[in-house]
Amino acid sequence: MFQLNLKDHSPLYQQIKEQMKTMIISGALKADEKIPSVRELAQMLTINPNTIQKAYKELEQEGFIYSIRAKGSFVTPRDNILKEVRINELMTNLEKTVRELIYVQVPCQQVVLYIKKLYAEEGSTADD
Amino acid sequence: MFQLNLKDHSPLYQQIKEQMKTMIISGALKADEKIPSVRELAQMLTINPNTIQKAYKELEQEGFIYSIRAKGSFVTPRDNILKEVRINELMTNLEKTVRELIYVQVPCQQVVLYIKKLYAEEGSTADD
DNA sequence: CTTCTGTATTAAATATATTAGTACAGTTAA
DNA sequence: TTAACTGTACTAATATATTTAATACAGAAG
Repeated sequence: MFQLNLKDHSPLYQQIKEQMKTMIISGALKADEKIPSVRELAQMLTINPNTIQKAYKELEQEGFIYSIRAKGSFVTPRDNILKEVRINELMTNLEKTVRELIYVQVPCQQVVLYIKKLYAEEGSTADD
Repeated sequence: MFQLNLKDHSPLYQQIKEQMKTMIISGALKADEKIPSVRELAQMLTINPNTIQKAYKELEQEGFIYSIRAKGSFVTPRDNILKEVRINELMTNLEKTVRELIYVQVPCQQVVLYIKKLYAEEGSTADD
């Protein structure tokens, strides 16, 4: 389910966050689905529960999961996500990447076609 | 020229790297232009020269600047940059951002139009 | 020769990340 | 109720990363 790279210089809790986000976004984890408990996942990865807790805490702050005391942590349904702030962040990120793509002279068409391909692949819910 | 955010949790050398890259990509710094020396910039920002050195070292490894011993550090001309690896990184980054944009249901058209706008703004050298 | 440049190194100090252990409150099921 | 699970919080100790400090060397420029 999860793979940690101990050689990587990025913190473990960041790696956990990223992988959880990827699974949510890809649809591998569905709305309101229960994700492993802090202690469970810690045991699976043989790392400290506090590290998982830190990852979950930030995922919750960013709106990707929600936690219910004594019950568990669950995937936030897509429609419940507070989108506006996140969309702004994503667009800023997008701008930065595209400006550098322009700098290294990747043609506009190539970028646009790539994006359309991504939307075609799994964009069946947002293809307006 | 540079602004550091001491409150930010991102390392100073990262902030310097990011700002230098932004200035290069935006064209504020031109090809073969001399950038401030390690000691100069350290004095300007009232931080340690070693921190600047670390930023410059990575910028050089990533191909954005080149350094000549005893002369200074300079902006790598765009055409001399080893692009392939960097383009791969940028496309991976782009994919990740776009997949999340899809997840939060931003329509394809909006993304594409935004990118075309960016290319139109300053893409006069890569508008094929 | 003097002053500037990049580069390198070592040591100390600070900040961040991780582990370890413990505790509390609430849920679930036996 | 009891037992086992959940999230959450906290402190302390350790490990790693970052930053500062102080030097030093080699080459370029005036």
